[in-house]
Amino acid sequence: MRDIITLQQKIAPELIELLERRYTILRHVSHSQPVGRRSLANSLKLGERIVRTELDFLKEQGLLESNMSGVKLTAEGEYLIHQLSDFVKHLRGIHEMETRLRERLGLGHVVVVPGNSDEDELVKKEMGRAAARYLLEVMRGGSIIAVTGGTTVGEVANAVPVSHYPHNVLVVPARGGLGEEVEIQANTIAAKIAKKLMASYRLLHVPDNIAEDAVKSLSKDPHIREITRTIKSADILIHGIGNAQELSVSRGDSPEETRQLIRAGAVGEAFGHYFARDGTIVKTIHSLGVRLSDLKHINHVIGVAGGRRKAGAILAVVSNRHETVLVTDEGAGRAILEQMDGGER
Amino acid sequence: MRDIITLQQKIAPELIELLERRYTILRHVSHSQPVGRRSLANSLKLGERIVRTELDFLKEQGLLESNMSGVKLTAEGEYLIHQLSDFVKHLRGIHEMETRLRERLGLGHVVVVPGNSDEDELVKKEMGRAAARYLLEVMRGGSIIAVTGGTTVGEVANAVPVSHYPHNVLVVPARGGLGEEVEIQANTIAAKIAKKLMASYRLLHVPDNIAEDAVKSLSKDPHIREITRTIKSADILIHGIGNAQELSVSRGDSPEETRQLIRAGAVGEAFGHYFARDGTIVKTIHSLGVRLSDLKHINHVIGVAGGRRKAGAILAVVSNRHETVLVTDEGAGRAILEQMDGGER
DNA sequence: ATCTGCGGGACAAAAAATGACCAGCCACAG
DNA sequence: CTGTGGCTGGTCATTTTTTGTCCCGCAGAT
Repeated sequence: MRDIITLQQKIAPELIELLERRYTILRHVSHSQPVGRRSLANSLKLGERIVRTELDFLKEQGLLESNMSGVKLTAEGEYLIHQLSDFVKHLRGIHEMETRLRERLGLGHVVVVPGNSDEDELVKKEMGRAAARYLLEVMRGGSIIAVTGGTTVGEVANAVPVSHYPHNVLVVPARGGLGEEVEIQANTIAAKIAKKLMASYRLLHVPDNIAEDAVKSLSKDPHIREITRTIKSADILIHGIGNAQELSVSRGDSPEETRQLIRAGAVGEAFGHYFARDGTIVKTIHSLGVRLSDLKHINHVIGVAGGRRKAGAILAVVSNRHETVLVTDEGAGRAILEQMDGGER
Repeated sequence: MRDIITLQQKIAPELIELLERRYTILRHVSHSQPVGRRSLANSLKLGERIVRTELDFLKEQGLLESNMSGVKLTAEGEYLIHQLSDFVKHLRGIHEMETRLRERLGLGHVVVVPGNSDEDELVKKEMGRAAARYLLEVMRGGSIIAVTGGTTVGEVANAVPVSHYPHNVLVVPARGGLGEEVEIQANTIAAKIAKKLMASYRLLHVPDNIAEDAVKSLSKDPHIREITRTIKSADILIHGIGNAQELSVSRGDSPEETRQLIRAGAVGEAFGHYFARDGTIVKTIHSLGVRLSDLKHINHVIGVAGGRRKAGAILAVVSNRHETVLVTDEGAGRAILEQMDGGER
């Protein structure tokens, strides 16, 4: 398998480019079907005409069909795209990358999707898909699933397939609310996942950036006590990973606070904890919800994050060794490996 | 493996064309290196310029290098061409064809090389290579190798690699001399193989088309008696397969004799025997050397022949069920399977 | 009714592939 | 020693393919 790919890359490199291009097109179509050639060309950053040529070809091959509202995958195309994605993973050596990451980071499982979410918005959706697939796999009857906020975890919610029969699980937000956008609140995401699974959910109506004494007074509320206890007994946690600086800003810290945090070595952030490059905790936001000490009771701690920009943050967070699963993308994965190699020398 | 090929054919069909074209070029170069682009273009029946473009590309990739006398394979190209040939076999479904032929003809082993020797002279060389490789594999110390004449078996001799240490084997002609061309006489071929292997050889100075009473008188010669006995104790036989009609003519039969032979059902010829479609013997040339009855004592009976034209002859000969190995080409293989399917209905 | 985004047609410009030469070089045969 | 033939590499006009752009009529949404 490996050799046949290197063989082809040696003897016909133009063609593998073509193949990847067509795969990208199929993938884009699959995500936003039905879609017109112009908007496709736009998001692919390719000329309209060239997209058109490829589209015609793919129609010819029976992988796409077009009606008046745009082009969409046929059943055959739907089937093919799965095979293709695996093949592209081979092409780019992503399977190798997954095992290297798994071994060097000491994780139980690593999924890397092709592409770089910094450059291509769809890659994030692809990560969401992968994470959702993994979630469905490990989820059991009676599971309690805790989720954080963030755009990436939001995509996980989008990717969870709508179920036509009820799942006996409970979805809860892992932490309180943060920022303004309702779409990426932990509460919203938890609810969305639960609805798709026809499962139940609880909400935690507490801001995440909250003063310590306020936490204490809130904890006395019996409602909040109960939901907090539920959250801490989760067996699955899906969380995003953020850059320390960006998260500090969006938490509303003053520039001085942020600077101090960074100076203290904070690189990554996850569920209210700031991590340094070596995985140690720099700062903890003492809000309600999941804390680091709870993680060891959670069977599946699933980190979802991608993009070259976030490589450092991801590396910091997973170095804490509480993660079991990482879902990321090619851009981040490559950068992480580079940083580890650089750091060793 | 199969699916990844169908996948590629679906998503990038031009890939396989390009790949085959480049493979053909490499193969041609490998056979007649060093070679110039013009003669290449000529034998490939492609424009000079297009050959040039491909050649430049292959040089770029480090598979070819050119000095003043022409272009030739680099070590890397040499290595790659083997992988490629296997890959092309997969592409054309030749591996499947081999097993189907093996099963339906009841043979021990079948090798099919890509192409059709009717159209491309090089395919014959390729068969020679394959047969030579097989020979080296089954040959043991003390082996006696009998070979017939013919251009195809001649290519086997050409393809046997020159050895730098002596092999303890004996090469003998399986039958007497036939026709004029010295290059394709059994004697010549036997000697050539032996020399390349640094082995010993014996010659049989007897014409193959000889009257029966002459055979008897010749048999009394002690020299000839001994070499004949040696030949009959061979454990490996490599023989060509010919069309009955063509062979009858080149044996010098009168038109009437030939017509009679064909009317009697003769289709194929091998080592002095004419075979009908169902494998039965139509006529035997009672010369000296290997006869059909000797074959059951020979471990490896290797038939080498290719080209669509010869499909019928090959089918007739191997239907006799004395063969153990068949080396042929894609054109003949396909035609044989077609004829068998046609004959069954 | 208007507006937007769709497929499909059309066409010129740009780029690439191709065919056809020529010059200079080297090896080899006579 | 010289002519001959085959080789590479350069060049250029021509053909073919690819690409960028615009327009049109249409269907569904607003």
